[in-house]
Amino acid sequence: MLDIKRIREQPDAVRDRLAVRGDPGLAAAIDRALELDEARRGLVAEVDDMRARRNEVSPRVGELKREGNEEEAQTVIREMRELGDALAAKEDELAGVEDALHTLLMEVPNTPAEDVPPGGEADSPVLREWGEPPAGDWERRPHWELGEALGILDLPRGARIAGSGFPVYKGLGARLERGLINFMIDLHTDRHGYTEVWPPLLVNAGAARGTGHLPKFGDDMYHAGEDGLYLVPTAELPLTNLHADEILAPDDVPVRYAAYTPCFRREAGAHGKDTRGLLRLHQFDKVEMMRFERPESSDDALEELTGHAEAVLQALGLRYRVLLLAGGDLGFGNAKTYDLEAWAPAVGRWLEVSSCSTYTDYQARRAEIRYRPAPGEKPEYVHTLNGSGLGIARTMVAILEHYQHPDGTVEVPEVLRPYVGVDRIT
RNA sequence: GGAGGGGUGGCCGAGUGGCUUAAGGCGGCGCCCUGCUAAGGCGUUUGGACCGAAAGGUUCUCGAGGGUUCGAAUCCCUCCCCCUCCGCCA
Repeated sequence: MLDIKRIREQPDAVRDRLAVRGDPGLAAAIDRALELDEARRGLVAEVDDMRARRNEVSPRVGELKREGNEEEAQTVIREMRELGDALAAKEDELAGVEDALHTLLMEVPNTPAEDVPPGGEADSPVLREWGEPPAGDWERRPHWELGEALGILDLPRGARIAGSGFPVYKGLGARLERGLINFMIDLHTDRHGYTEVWPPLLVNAGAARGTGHLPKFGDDMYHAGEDGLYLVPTAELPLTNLHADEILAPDDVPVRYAAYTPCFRREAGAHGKDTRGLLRLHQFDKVEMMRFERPESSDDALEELTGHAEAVLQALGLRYRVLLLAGGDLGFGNAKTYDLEAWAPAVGRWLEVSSCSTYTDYQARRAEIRYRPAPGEKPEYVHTLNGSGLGIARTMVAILEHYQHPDGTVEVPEVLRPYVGVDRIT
């Protein structure tokens, strides 16, 4: 969440940055937050004064009783009882205001970074492109057709078991999925300096609030209601909360984690176009990178993190482009996001295979993740960053469509061959 | 799932209603003493909120949340977590 002190001290700057998101309601939310904050501070002063009075006078009762002065003790008790009633009323009032302010702030998104342009999808600039479309002007088969023909993908049976959006990989398809996961994890841990983590796949509501998935986006997650748990839509939830309510020692920052997890997304209402094959799923695999950084190094860390995701695409030899997301497309907690899109030549589309973002201190404030800059100094909030490295399903799509041959076979990218065990899927 | 025992500061640990602004110890930091070191002495050491230019002041924080009381680490209720045993189980 946003820092109320920052809203108080620079309300116009906060409003201006939020305006980039294109939601006119946000300016009003800031105004409301300022009102609530002012009311809160007034009430805090009153409540503290009354508590100070009680702390000063109440111990007197004990002294009077020890002295045997029961009558005087009763007088003080009566006075304190009145004060206590008045205090309780003020405390309730204060709790109500604090609650309202907190609820409001939990629903205000992060402020976009200075270089994030306003507008929607069409306004997200393409920063760079890498690779070439595959050679040959024959007609490529879309991955779902090819996958079925090769016996490596079985969508109808997945639908029968769970529903549409729950794919079944078989034979070399399953092996390719597993190979991609292992290749990516190995690259990030061996070459990019991330520590591998194998986290829980269900998280509680507190963890979901910490990342910003609750309260606003509960409907996008699968919910195990009886136990109050949510199936992770991304490893971001468990990884970010790994250090919730902690103060990291000076030497412990930065922290880098990489994790493979399945991801579960309901995304109600997302049916319709662009959902064929593996393009949009309820369950897919992803390797995620996560970083806890000092504020002064978080900008550089975002560039580096994005480079680590690009390294996967380059190693796989897949054509891709990098977009800077415009304000209207930016995720709720994000200050800045680069999307990596791989080219899928058969469906003729760029597919988002990675989203690399900085949350600045937004998640850290919600999840209470701090660090001590130097021994003896006051704790500060870390900056959290995460990025896919990569989403496996759409990477699979790009591979099947990019590396297919006219005879219906698929060449295995060289770096994956040790993992898959064959050069070609036939 | 059942039974029992626990959760106190960076760590250990005392504390069953006021004299606790949480004893004592360990560790950390600072200073003193000592030609070095050891030992010793003194002080300091959770995090947040509010007021203040600052110095400083007030307040909250003993797993979490409610309650009782003039007053709660302490009494009551609910929940969470840890340990032991039993049951079930890959």
